[in-house]
Formats: sequence, structure tokens, C-alpha cells
Amino acid sequence: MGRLQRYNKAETLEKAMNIFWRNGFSGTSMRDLESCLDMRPGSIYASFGNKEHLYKQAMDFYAVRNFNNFKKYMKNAESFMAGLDQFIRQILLDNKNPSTCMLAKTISDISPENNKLRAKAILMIISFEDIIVTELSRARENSEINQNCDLRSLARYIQVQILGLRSYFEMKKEPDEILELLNDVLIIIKTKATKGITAACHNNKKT
Amino acid sequence: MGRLQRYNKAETLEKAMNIFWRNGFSGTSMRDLESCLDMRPGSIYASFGNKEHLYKQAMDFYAVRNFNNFKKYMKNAESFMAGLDQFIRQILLDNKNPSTCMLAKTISDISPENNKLRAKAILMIISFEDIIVTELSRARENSEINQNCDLRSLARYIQVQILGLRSYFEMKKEPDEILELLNDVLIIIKTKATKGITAACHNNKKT
DNA sequence: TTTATACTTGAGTGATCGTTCAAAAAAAAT
DNA sequence: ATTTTTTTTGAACGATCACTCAAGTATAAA
Repeated sequence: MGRLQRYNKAETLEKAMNIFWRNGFSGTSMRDLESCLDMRPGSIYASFGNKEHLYKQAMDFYAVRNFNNFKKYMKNAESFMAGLDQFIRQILLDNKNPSTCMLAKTISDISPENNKLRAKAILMIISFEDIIVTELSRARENSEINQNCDLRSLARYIQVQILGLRSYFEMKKEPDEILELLNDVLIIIKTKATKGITAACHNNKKT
Repeated sequence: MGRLQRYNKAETLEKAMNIFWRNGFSGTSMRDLESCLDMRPGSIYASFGNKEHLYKQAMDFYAVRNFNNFKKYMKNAESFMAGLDQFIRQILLDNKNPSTCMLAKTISDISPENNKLRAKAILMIISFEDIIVTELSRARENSEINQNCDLRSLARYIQVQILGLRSYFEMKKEPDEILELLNDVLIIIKTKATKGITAACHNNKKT
């Protein structure tokens, strides 16, 4: 039944994800990928289509792993806040991978003309927001969160906090500062969640 | 005394900044720059050295403009918080330019090997943090900020908030959501500033 | 008008880009 | 063994990359 496949698809995609995550789409050449994956161009194209399609699959791999990771931490933790703490902490303290979210990086990386990748990344970020909302509503059933709280707004706020932390610590990884800022951020999310203050008073006036 | 320069350096750098900001270093080709600047390669190299050096100067242009902008808003506003509000609002609601900070983008964009640009971007982000600290201490003299407040920590927190907002709104520019999130963020910064709670209780325990 | 000087031009450099495809290799079926 | 099927290989393609430099052009001084 023909020659056996030399490469495991999941392992290969993980390698591709790592190099794309680090160097970006334009910053990663097919020759970089060839040496990183230990595959010759023909094999890569036979397995993954072309560079853009490979990037898409690497991004999928990233997103699925991230989503599952988040759900896992939520499931194992004794509260939403504890799970969120562990989830963000693990991302920020990981020194093997970039701190920046690969999806956010894709959105800023990609030039306007080939915005297929951009659109896909945006969809996946919104999917993650949906997952946060799901977990928040579960937490509300457990009375961890105020009944009046707008979960969609809170999820957006949490996203901004995560993106901010990940972007900031891309430049320097000082564990003390990470833990301090993470603590600050978590305290405020908890306050917002329990007091239910979201989008209270708009001040749209010009100053 | 020889032929006159056809190009205004500041205007040219602004054009270069815009295209680099949008497309990144790897995503912008010299031919893109040639048409954007309306200059032939020889002129570009005579004026700016090479692509990397041009990027550096474009980044400098970006940083100086941003710093001055921040100071201007701070000077004209009646309080630190009002100035910060106007500063961030103007960045997020501007539809001509990317939402993401060019310095943050540079840090995540650049591949590890040519990390000169990366290092420069990090230095400039830290410089901006210093400027925030300066403005905060001025605000403290005006009794806008609690005496016990750790200004460096608060400045870091503000940076995270700005980076988070700019990263988040790179994907979608919904004015309502922008104003709501900006309002949320500002309220909390104000609370932190007036109550002086920063890095209170670390919870380093594993959950 | 001529000369000296400063800047611009754009065809052309070798290197690298993403991608292709005929040939080789390895397994199962006959 | 031979054939059939599937995968891997890597030389090679045209396009584009960052970059160079001799020639051309515009100005001020002589």
C-alpha cells in the first residue's frame, strides 16, 4: 500500500507553529521551514499545500491548543478567578515560547492585501471571547459573579488585559514584575465581576 | 553649490513610518518604499543608508511624535486622567493609522537574529514609561495621586492597559466598544492612583 | 560659459524568495 | 520477483529580494 509517511502531522504542525509564532509569516521562509521541519519542499507542499495554507493550519493548531488549555485550567480550578490566574501565569512564565498571542501577532503582522489570514485570526480571537463568556456564565451560576454583570463586556475587558500583559512581557520577562502586574489585573477583574460594574458612566464629553 | 534636495526629510520619514507601521519590517519591500516615497533606490540609500537604518529612523520619528503628543495632551488637560483619556482616545479612534503601537509591533515582528531593531524598540518603550512616571509625579504634586502610590508600578500598569487596548482594537474598530472599554480602563487607573493600591497582596501560592 | 559640486536616476547585481516536478525510494499487493 | 502505489527527494524555475554604481541632471561658484 505504498511508502509509509515519515512525518507525524501533529508534531510537524507544532514545529511549524513554533517558528511561525516566533518569526511571523513574512519573517519565516520556506527554507527556514525546511530545516525546522526536516522536510524537503516537495514533502511540505504535498502535505500542507503552500506556505499560507501551512500557516493557517499552524494557527489552527495554536488556537485549539490554547482553547483546550484554557478550558482545562477552568475545569481543574476551584473558581473562575483561580483558573484564569493559572492560565495567564503559565503563558507569561513560559520562556520557551513568545509571550505575544500568535493570533494578535498575525492580525498586526499581515499586510492588508492577503487578509485571509487576518480574517481567520480575528474569527479565532472572537471564538476565544465566546469561550470566556461561556466560562463566565458557568461561574455566575456558581454565584462567583454578580447577576447584573454584562458577561460580554467583562470578557472583552479580560481579553484586553491578557493581550496587554502578553504584549508588555514580550519585551522583558521580569518574574517579579509579571507576578505583580498579573496580581493587579486579577484583583480588578474580580472586583468588576463581583460588583458587576461594567460600562457604568460614559464620559463622551470633550475635555 | 550642487543640486538641491528634491525631498523633505521629515515628510519622507513620515511616509516611511506609515508603511513600515502598517506592513512591518519584513512585510515592506524596498520596491514598496520606492513607490511610497516616490524615490529611486539610489536616493533612498544615499539619504538613509539601508533598509534597517531607514526603519530605525522611521521608528525614531514615530517615538518622538508619540512622546510629544503625550506631553502635549498632558500639558493642555486639566488633570493627568483627562490628558490620558484624550491621548488614548485619539490613538484608538484614528482610522488612518494602525491601532497597534509600532514599537510593540517591532518587538514581536523582528526575528531573533537581527535584534538591533528589537533592542531599540525596547529602549524606547522604557523611555515612554519614564515619561509616564514624570507626568505621574507632577500629578502627585497636584494632589491628583495618592502619596503612597508606587509611580513606577502604576506606569507599568498604564502601559499594559494602553498596549492591551491598542492590540485589541487592531482587529475591530467598534466606536461603542472602544469608548466603553476605554472608560472601564480609565476608571480603574484613577481608582488605583487615588487609593494608592499597587502590588498589595501577592498570591504566589499554587492553586 | 565653464567648472565644480551635490543629488537623482534606473538598469543591473547576486542572493534568496515561494514553488514545481520528474526521478528515486519504500512499502504492499500480485 | 515484479508490479503497483504512495511518499520523499532536491535540482531547478521565474519572480522578487535588498542593494550598487556609472551616468545623467540641476544648482552655485568661478
